[in-house]
Amino acid sequence: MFSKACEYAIRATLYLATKTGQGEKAGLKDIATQIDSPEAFTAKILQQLVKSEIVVSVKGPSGGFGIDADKLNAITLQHIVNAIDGDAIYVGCGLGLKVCSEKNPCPVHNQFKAIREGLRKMLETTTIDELAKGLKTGIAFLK
Amino acid sequence: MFSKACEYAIRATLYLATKTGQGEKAGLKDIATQIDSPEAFTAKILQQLVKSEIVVSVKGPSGGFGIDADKLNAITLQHIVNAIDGDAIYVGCGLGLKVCSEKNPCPVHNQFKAIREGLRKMLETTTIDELAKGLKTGIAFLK
DNA sequence: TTAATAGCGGACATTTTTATCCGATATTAA
DNA sequence: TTAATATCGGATAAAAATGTCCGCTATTAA
Repeated sequence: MFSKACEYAIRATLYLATKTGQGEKAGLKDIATQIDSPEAFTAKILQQLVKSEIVVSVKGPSGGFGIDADKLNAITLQHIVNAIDGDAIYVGCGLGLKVCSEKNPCPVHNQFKAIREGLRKMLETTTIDELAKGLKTGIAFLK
Repeated sequence: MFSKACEYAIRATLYLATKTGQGEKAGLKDIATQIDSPEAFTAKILQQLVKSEIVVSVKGPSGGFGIDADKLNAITLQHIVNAIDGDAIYVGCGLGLKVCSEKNPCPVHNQFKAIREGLRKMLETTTIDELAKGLKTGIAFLK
């Protein structure tokens, strides 16, 4: 469904969300260990999330990555997916046609529309704050 | 959503479906031109579809690819997707976790379940026969 | 001020996906 | 039987995604 990079991004953000109630930070090594991802690759992805202003970073000793407390309930899955994979998922034709629209639909256009719309709505309405709660209460797990 | 290979497979099968009412065949060159795909790559994909018994092939002059008339309304999108991409789409965790289930769900498990289920149902219930009708009547287009 | 720490950024390596090439094989028609 | 045609199958190549390495810079604490 998503790229590996995007999966790591969601996992990293969720982990940070559980750490970032009291302004705590998590270092790269810690994050990669906790979400079971390749460290160097995860660093690249975190940099993208920093540029997209989803997470913040602090250099030097006792530095690391974190999420601003006031942003916690504003960040949705859509923000993360869009930052890493762009809008490729719910834009463009399901059959890869360059021209495909309501006026000029591919054979599967209508079949895909409903699925896409459901996906879009889910990504836009699911906040990481909400998902992180499941982690904190031990209902869901990151590895 | 799907791999390029899978997109070509669906397009090729749909094109063949429009040609295969009266046992007509279409050659590789014709198919690649009509669905606007790379010829050699399309050949590989057609071979996979032959092995999966979705299309049939005949060698030699006046040979080509076709679909058995009695199979036309039995082939669903799911058959094609499964033949090319396997079951990766609606199997496995949305966050790429090795262990993720009802008992041990990842944070997005339930959010993804509904989307996946919708996709699965759509792929399983949509026949190429039905889609090909739209092509024949000029409602939908392959390029 | 200095040494240690941790993120930044660019180059490089690996793997997977996408795509091409070409000889071999089977089939048909003359 | 021969020549032309069209798929088959293996090797190879290009592109994209995934992943690594290493020196640089900023920051903190001693």
